[in-house]
Amino acid sequence: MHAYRTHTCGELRKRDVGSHVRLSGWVNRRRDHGGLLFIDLRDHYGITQCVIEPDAAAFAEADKARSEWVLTLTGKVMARSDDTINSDMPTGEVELRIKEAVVQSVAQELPIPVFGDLDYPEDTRLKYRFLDLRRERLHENVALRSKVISSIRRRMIEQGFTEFQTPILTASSPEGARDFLVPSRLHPGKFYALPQAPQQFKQLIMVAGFDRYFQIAPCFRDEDARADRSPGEFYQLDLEMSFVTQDDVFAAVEPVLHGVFEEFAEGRSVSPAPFPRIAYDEAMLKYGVDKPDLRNPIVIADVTDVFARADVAFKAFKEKTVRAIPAPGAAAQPRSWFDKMDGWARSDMGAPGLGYIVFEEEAVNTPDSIPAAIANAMETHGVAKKSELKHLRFLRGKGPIAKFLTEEAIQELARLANVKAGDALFFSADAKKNRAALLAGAARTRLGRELGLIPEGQFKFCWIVDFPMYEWNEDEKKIEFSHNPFSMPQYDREKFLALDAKDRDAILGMKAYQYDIVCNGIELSSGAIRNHDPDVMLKAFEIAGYAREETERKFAGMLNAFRYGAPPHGGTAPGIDRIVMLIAGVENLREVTMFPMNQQAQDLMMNAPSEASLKQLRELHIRVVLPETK
RNA sequence: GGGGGCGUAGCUCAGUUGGUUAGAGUGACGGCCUGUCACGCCGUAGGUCGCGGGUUCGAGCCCCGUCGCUCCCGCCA
Repeated sequence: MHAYRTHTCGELRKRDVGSHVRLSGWVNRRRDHGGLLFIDLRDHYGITQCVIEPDAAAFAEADKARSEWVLTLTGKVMARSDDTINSDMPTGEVELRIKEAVVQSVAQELPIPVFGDLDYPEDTRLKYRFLDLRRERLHENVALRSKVISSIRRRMIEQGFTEFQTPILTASSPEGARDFLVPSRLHPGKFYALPQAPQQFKQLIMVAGFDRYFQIAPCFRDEDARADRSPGEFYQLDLEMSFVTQDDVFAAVEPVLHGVFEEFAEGRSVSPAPFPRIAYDEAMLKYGVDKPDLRNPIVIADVTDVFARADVAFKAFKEKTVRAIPAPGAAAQPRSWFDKMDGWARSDMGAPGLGYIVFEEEAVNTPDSIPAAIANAMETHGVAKKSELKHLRFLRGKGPIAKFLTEEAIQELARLANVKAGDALFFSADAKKNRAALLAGAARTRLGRELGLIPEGQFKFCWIVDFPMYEWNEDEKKIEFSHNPFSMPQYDREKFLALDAKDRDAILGMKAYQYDIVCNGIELSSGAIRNHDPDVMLKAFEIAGYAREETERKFAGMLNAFRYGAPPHGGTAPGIDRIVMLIAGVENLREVTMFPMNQQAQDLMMNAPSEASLKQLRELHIRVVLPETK
């Protein structure tokens, strides 16, 4: 018999009754009945109930066992009587009658229990990650992550992609984030950088003629953490393709993502391919964000023109971009609810406030008693002809802002924002178009949640396309790349090369072949058709304020390669951690990462980062200068 | 760098208007119990109330400072 096991703890069934077996695992639970001792033995595969009576030879040894001790138990598989079958356990029809018990390892009193499903403080969980990982939920999430990755890999290979590894110790790559630096021993004063993404390498792989590359790639960025953003390191499904248009990239990625999500959906619905494509400008208008959650039915409307009308006297919204956010069914909410929304806009969003109109249905006895203004408006906007008005009900707008508006304006708002009786309409106004859009977007998200409008059990994907190539940095008064500097501008080559600083409007209005993929409001990746033309690339950087010599020096490897025959190419890089988070249905990526760091970018279990010895520092030609403390 | 929340037993938490010896559940330890599967019952141990200072006759509770964790903004695909 094998020293440790003949079966796993999840394996035994009724068919095994009568056989002599050996199991090894952890004590999940111990139940001492005096005359009878139950030990639930757990391993990666499952749990098996083991039982022993006090007169058995092995009792003394088995009786010592406590939670999370590691035991090897040998004995006979017995069928449970009908009244003792546990139908909640796959192994619940049988149990092991212990004949031999060996303690392989003991456990101290546990800082966090493995058994049970309670929440524990993050730092304790991280310090004792190995215990937390034994717990069912985390154990399954981490196993799920592995299955998802292997599904992705299989699907990519099936589509003709080849996996290559790229260097970890490399040069700084300007993705926009802060680099992790590694000092060089052989080259005093010089540093490697950990890759923020294998961006330049994958483009070089295309220049090298490999056509379709992918990698489950580690990426390193020294930026502050969020619940959905690891500090330091994360993984991307990095991919790149040659001789492709944007649509070709979409057509390659969609079946992979759709397939993976379908495979693990467990009843949840997944957007069918092709996923909707939404232009960046449209997304900013309708959803107030470049990563819209399409499960949220609320669609924002631009109502700037209504408030600009001569007959509308609401000064606070004049000369501003005004966006209207419908709140379906919110008319029934108490005044305090609206005040809370307003308070949220003021405190959390730094907005002057969040005005609103509540739409109610007003009934009248005869068509004649519909106010003339409303009847006129209905006719003007084609709702109903005055002469044909049979409705005895019409929309009446109420609320703090309504009194500044004419009936025509209110009816126009209702039409533009597509609201009905019982709805409310919130307004976001700002002299800056972008800020009005962002507040509207935040309000849309909040209203969707508050009003319970976001359905569970759906994965709604979309592509956001046509991102602007450049944007204006108001603080530094300069033009900069709005996203990825390696994207190909959507602009005629010759005209692009001829651009001049005075063509600011043309530059800021220019789109790029740059796209994001979004699922349920979470940005999974961004990608682009790359700029493979050295002249266009130098010009693109020049527009963003980089001297040609600087660009030549910083991107020497790539620029040089592009001068020896570069295929048109493009790709993208969906985040693995976020994909698994979505599929696992968790809000924090520590729930799907085996050994995550805390928010301060520390590994509490391994004690990283830690101080280096003087010898190490000397070899690396490094001196530590600590910040001054007050 | 900024803002919100939290910090009481190994763990999860309660703790009234500032008032006697800071409680419960769970875990640990001991005892009882032959069918449990969150077993049950009895008992024991376990506390620098994050830390420092202040107000007060008296502080877990109020005030100031500080540290830690977490969530968010900045930053970052």
